[in-house]
Amino acid sequence: MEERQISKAVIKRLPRYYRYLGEILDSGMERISSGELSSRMKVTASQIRQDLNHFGGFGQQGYGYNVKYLHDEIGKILGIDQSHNMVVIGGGNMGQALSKYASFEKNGFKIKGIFDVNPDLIGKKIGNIQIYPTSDLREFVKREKIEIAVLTLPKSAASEMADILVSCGIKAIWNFAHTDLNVPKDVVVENVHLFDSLLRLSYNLSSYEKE
Amino acid sequence: MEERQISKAVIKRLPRYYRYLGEILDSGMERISSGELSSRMKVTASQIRQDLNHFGGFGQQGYGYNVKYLHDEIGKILGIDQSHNMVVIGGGNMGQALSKYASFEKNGFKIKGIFDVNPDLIGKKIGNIQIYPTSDLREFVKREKIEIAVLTLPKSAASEMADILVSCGIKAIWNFAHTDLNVPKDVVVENVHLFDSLLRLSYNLSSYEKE
DNA sequence: TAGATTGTTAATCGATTAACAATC
DNA sequence: TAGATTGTTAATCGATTAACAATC
Repeated sequence: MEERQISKAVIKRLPRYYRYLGEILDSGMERISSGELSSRMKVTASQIRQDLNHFGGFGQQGYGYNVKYLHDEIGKILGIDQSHNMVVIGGGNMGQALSKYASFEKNGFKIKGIFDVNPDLIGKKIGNIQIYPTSDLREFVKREKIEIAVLTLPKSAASEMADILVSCGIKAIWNFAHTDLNVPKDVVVENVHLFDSLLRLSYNLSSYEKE
Repeated sequence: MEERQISKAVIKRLPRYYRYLGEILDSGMERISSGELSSRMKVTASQIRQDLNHFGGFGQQGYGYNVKYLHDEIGKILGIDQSHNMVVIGGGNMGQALSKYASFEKNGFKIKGIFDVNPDLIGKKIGNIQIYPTSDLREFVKREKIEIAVLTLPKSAASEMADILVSCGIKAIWNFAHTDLNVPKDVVVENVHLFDSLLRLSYNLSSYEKE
């Protein structure tokens, strides 16, 4: 059923299509052509059609795309039609901030618990999510059917924790730690690397200033 | 002085080089070859040499690269040798979490103030950073020589605020809002788009599961 | 000097764009 | 039917990798 190896570049663009289609849907539009979408998103119409056709023909000649249908289909491709259970590892600032994000839950990404080693944090609640001791992690992952771990530990602790997460049967790590992780290839890692992002901003800022 | 238009793909990799070189430097290594670095970073040696040579010859035939020198030079390219003043727009969870990140400050990215419209937040301090009313923004940006705004508002308020930031003379926006911004082309925007990242993770998770 | 490794040119590969026949 | 717009093939462009002469 799975179409053969879609390139990273295509995958990278899918969430953005999903986001724009969601907005267009909210605005009440029923259909849209690749040309119209291309001018809104500032990509070529050709690229949009190529990208979508990796997953099947969602449009209709002479008509374009039905916005709701296309939005739903891309949602399915992205796996947003199922719900996903998550834990947050690290009850610090970032861990707490992510735990309070309502929009994840709304889209089926459910944070079931927060884990930390700090005794001062254990037992506290962030919103309605409890902070547990890391020692409970293994059993919790199994019991609550956790697929995704959100890793918000400092660099020094992150690699070791990644190994533990893998051994607990975690299927994907959303990595906010400032380091790359080494995991078996059947475990998905999505890196955020905020500081890398800030450095790219800084580069662009500096190179403009030089002109 | 500015070398001509370096591709986005190269820029994207620079912070990662910087990060690895920092770690290698900390480990006490003095020199490294592109081959050794390539095996650590899992990219080709050829790519490393190509990338670096966009900015000049930092190595030496038969020797390799001096770790400290290369680290410093990439730091300069990324603009990390200068300090940058920032404000955080939005005193919510993400705004507060980012304000508490010590590593930004340590690398010359200084958060001078947080801005919010919520009267309950104004006057509070996050760490030692004060929350100010948005009405003070314009004057503050000028007085404190703010270059970078970290935008952590909800989608609905983000675009309007981006316009205000531009009109205040902000040079770069680090955008955490779940929407794309429209700004003049001399204003740098670096998008974080956490939800897009989570959707990519979800895609990879789902596509593995189907196999 | 001989060995190692860069800097750089050339070859390959993949991704984007253009073009157009198919078709609603 | 005529017009619009897709799906898809072909052409172009750019990025990655390979190769090797230059040189430390």
